[in-house]
Amino acid sequence: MASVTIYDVAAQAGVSIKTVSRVMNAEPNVRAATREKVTAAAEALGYHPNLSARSLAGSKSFVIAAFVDASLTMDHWRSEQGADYLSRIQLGATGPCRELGYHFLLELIDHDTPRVRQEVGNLLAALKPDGVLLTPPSSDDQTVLDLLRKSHTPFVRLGPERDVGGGLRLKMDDRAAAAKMTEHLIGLGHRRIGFVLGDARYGSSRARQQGYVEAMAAHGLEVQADWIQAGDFTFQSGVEAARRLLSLAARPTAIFASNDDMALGCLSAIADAGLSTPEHISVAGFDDSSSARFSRPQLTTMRQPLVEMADYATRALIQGEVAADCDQDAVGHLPPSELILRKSTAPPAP
Amino acid sequence: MASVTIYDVAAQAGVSIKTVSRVMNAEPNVRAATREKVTAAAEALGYHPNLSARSLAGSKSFVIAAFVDASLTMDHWRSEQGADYLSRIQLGATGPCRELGYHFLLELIDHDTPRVRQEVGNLLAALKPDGVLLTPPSSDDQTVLDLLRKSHTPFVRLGPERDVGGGLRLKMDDRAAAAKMTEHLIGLGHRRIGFVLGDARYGSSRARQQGYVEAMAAHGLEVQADWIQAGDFTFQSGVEAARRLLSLAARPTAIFASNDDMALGCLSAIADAGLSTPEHISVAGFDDSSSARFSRPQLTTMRQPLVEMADYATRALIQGEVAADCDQDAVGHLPPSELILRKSTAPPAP
DNA sequence: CTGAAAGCGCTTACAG
DNA sequence: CTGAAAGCGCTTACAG
Repeated sequence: MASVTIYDVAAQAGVSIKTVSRVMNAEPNVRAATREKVTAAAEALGYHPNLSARSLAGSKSFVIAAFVDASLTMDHWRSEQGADYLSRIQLGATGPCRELGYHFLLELIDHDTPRVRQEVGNLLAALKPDGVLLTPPSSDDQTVLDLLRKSHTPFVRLGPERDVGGGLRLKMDDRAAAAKMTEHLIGLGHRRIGFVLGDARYGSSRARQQGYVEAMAAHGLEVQADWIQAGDFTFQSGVEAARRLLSLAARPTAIFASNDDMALGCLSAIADAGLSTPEHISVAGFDDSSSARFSRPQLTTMRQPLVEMADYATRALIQGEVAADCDQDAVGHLPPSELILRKSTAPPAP
Repeated sequence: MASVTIYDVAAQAGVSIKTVSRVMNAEPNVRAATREKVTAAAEALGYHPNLSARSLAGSKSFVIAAFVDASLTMDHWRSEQGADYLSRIQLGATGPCRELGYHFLLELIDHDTPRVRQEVGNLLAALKPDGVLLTPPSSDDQTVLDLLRKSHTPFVRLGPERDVGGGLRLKMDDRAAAAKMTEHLIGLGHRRIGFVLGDARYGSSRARQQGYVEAMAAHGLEVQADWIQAGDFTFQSGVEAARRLLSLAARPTAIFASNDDMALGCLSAIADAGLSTPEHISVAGFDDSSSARFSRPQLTTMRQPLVEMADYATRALIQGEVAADCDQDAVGHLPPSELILRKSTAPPAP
């Protein structure tokens, strides 16, 4: 059977298609009696508006798209590791979409290839999404940002590295989160706490260091210069930073690494030195990457409110709160990062 | 700037919009020179066809949708467990979609609620997908199957329980897979191999048992009646079946459970009995659920070719190989299930 | 090999 | 409060 259209409903209800349209879109200026007639006709006929027609005629597509990196995502899916980030974004975005009658479309983008421009240009023109969610590294891809602005598509950048480039930027409060973790260690009784810096090119590295320093100061604890060791977010840099920390005359009783990979490196260096975690030395990470749950010991770490971020972003996009030429930060609306207590932190040995 | 349309390209190339349409769709009957003029104009203008217009005017929507259970999926995403299945489906479906210019849409369905009919009816009418991928339990939901047939939407049922209901059915070869696992155990030197049945209401339970029995017979091994113990796919039923097996006069040296949950139950019962796996007794599971990787010891199990299944199904759908009124099985085209060797199986103690 | 006309199923902008 | 007309950007079916 051919599909039921707005004409069928109009005929059945004895009104014009415009009135049916009004009722279906819950627009005002329809008498209650008319509204009921139309609703009944639509129900009886099993009418559901065609999305393509709505999109083509109107100004909304009822589509929210998320751009994610193709090779990264496929690797995660294939290896069944690291897919947590995306799962949480999907969870956060799907909720508001279903609730508000939108469709959520996950699109894989080939960053760093010549075809990004073609690919993204095509997506934007073909889909005309009402809003786009950008995840790293899309959040900082200049080509993508340009295309988004040129097509006047509202967009939200999740965890952007750079503050330029426009869009609504949703980023965790690294400083507050690092302070919270530092306070956890202090609360456990640690006084000599080492810190492993992240890659200096990232703003989040500095923010995390700042949080550590401020929390220490807030508790009247002096930070010695050699407690802060350079790192670059890799496992190996964590190993090396930990070795330097372990060789200090007054060895720290705890190490706070700016991300989980480096924390895992610390764990490894500590074991190599014949010490154990958390008995001899506590280790804390940052990110709650999936490896953090399966290390030995399991890693105490900080977790971003990703579901809430995606939920907030999607709602803002759907409700038209993100102007196409928007250029601002939004952190205040988000819950703080969560301290995930696991086995790698404990009170210092007496 | 307003978007570039087919009219802009036609004007620039000095042809009619019909010719532009032909070129964009790679249709025949266009002179090479004309084709080039159009391509050049499209390129220069940055033209990308609008999906809604294509879908509305034509017979294809360029959308492939997958239906998954809403609460199940959201639980998996939230808990970050059990999401592997969906990740692999997404991986398998996304590949062909991107390759062939389609969009893959994941839609969450509220099975077992009164709103399924409304929800699915709306999805089908609004999206008019060119094909739908059904995952369990959608694969066996009568309401969904009815709606799909009524709307003449081609669909593939992944891992269906029942063979009635139409569609193209893609199911692993449980019998062959169980035989393969049994042969792995025999190859290790086991002769007394216990088997834990799954829920008898599922066809796969019988098929797995059959595979086990046949493999034993093929190697001249007699199966004693009390080696086969009932179970219902739950952890607890695995515990109980293992207890019965352990109390046998001539205890089996290996247990093959029809799914991972029951295998995990066996592991637990074996440990409770003061025995260890695989030293005293080997345990094999089935499914490669995510828990199988994190148990102690890690579980040897069988893994379905899910990525390949989704890839095959999506291609079949896109290439129009699945008629709307299709009603058939497709197993022959799939690679066999994979034996995942981990730590729970080893040669029997001498 | 190419094109003019009609129409897909809606919303927009306007009139009453 | 309701409706007639136009048009969104394409493909279909047909003509030449």
